[in-house]
Amino acid sequence: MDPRKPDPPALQLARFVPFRLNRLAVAVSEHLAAIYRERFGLDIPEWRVMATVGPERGCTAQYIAGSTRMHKTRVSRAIAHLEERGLMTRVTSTEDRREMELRLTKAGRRMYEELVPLALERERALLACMSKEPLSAFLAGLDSLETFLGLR
Amino acid sequence: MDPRKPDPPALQLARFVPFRLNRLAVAVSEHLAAIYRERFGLDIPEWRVMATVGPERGCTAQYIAGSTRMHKTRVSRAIAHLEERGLMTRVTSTEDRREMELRLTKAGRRMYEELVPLALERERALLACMSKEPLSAFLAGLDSLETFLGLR
DNA sequence: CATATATAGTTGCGCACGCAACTATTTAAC
DNA sequence: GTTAAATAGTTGCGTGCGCAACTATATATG
Repeated sequence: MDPRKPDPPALQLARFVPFRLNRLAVAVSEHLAAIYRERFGLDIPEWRVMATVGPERGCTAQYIAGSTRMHKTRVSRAIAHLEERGLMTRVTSTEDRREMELRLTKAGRRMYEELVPLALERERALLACMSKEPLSAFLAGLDSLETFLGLR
Repeated sequence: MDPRKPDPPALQLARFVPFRLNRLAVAVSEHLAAIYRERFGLDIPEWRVMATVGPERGCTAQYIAGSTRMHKTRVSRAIAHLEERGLMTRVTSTEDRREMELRLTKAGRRMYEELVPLALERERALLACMSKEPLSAFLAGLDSLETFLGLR
């Protein structure tokens, strides 16, 4: 026993669910971000933008901000980087000239097609630490919390 | 149907567990941080330091960094703020003069005693969106993931 | 049609963060 | 005992973030 280890306090951070969720999310993000960053030179906002726009249809920055819950400035900057790198195009909408229609370029789609299977495989590997039924139960809990917090 | 809503891509971010965990953690943190910030003027690193040191024994910055998984510079700055505000003392250890023994001051303990019940109540309110058994199952999944990622 | 209000997106600014480098101290090697 | 390596903690610096303010466009009101 480390003599400097404090007595169990009234609140143990390691048992406190908000803290645990945050720590878990950081660990999982870092695990994934390694792919985005090292192999594709993307950061998390950029990856989210690409994943949201997807391979097919155009969408707006507003839509991305809403569905990822990122701040609109973060979305704006991520889009700017992706456009500079030639991965995405930004075209003023003819219907509403305040909006920009976003699409992946050919290069962007190539990256997307390569990236998505890797991301899904990492998710699969992570969740493989649970067998089928506990996993379903865990995901159900996730659903409940998201609904409770109005995240969907 | 919003005509600008993109087709379901190969990967739907809203179903991607790493993204969901991150979004959930942010939402829960913001929910809690409102107490820390508005009522006590603490940010999250400061709160974690206070919660880890706890009301009784001294501990070191190193210990806090290890158990909260915060970067040591983040811990260092949080401690500096808490000391400036008179909530915590920092005394060079006699055994190892590189280390600092950290303790809450009387004012720090008062704040801690007031803050902890509020934090636990918020946790309870959050988890009350599930009944007993689903909650156990969810927490078991959390355990599995933490173990898998070496978080404990 | 004119004015007010709302919305899409960008930008300036201050701030918190992590990295790398640093100081001070302790421990290990010979 | 001296030198080298390791550890505790702090600080300078570059970066990414959110807020608030801004531009530009669209919509609602009279």
